[in-house]
Amino acid sequence: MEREWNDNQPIYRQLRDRVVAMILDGVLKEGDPLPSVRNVAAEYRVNPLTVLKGYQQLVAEGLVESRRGRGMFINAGARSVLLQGERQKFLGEEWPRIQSAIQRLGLKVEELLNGSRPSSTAAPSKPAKSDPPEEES
Amino acid sequence: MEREWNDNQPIYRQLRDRVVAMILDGVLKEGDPLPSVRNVAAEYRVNPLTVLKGYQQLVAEGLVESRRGRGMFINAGARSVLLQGERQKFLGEEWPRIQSAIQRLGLKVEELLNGSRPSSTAAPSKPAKSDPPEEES
DNA sequence: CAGACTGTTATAGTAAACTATAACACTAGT
DNA sequence: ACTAGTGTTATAGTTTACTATAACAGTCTG
Repeated sequence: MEREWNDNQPIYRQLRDRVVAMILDGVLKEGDPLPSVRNVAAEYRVNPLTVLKGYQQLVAEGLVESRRGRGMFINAGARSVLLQGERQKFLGEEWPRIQSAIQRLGLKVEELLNGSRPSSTAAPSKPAKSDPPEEES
Repeated sequence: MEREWNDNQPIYRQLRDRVVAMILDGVLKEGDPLPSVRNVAAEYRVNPLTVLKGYQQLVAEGLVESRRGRGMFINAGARSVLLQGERQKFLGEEWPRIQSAIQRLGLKVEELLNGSRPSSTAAPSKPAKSDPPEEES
């Protein structure tokens, strides 16, 4: 299991993202309880407050309900709300940047999407001008 | 021009990434001077120290040489080194996560390839199991 | 009630990122 | 030499993320 925090994102946000992924993947279904704050904290060797903060993101998004003394539970409709929201965020904010990066690196989007491994020896020796960034003296 | 720092990344790293992008795009060629620390700081309304920190990342990577009193200059071979290194980083670290996200969101290859607006009404009602994250009580 | 589990709040400390202000060091043009 | 442009360092303060430790507040089971 992933006990590491590879990214450059704060842990509490990665935690939030993992729960979101679990909901989307159907590992956590609506009505299910989230693993308890203390358990997660112990399991991932992280401060309970950090876990709580991640969870409360989800509460703020309306995906999860917190019942004191009982636990935190996934709301009805969470998955579809998520599916729509995360899609929009991905297509609107992330994908454009990803596409730029791919092009900049001389990689083919189609190859990547089709899962074919690039040989990584074919490098464009000429820059592919497309969207010249700004610069000023 | 982009004067904003949309991301969740530290500014100095975004700064570094922008310069890298400019090198890859051929906007900045080998031997060229980088825009001066003070100018960038003023232009982007950011602290000179932050700019310097971003630039020094590039020095540490061997992409840029700093000459006191003159400026900072892009090293010979910077672009090809970059092309290889950034590719590896992208394919090894970023793309796998991106792929997971795409699959999780049930996005179609065509939607991604065309800049077309997703109709957002076709949502997979059944989770696409693939790589079940861990959970424990 | 007692005990064991939930979420939550309080207090306090560390580290990283960023900021403001200022000075130092070096190069080039006049 | 003077000046204006480079990079660089020093000092110090703010904010955010994370941590440790502890206590408070509910729920449920025995």
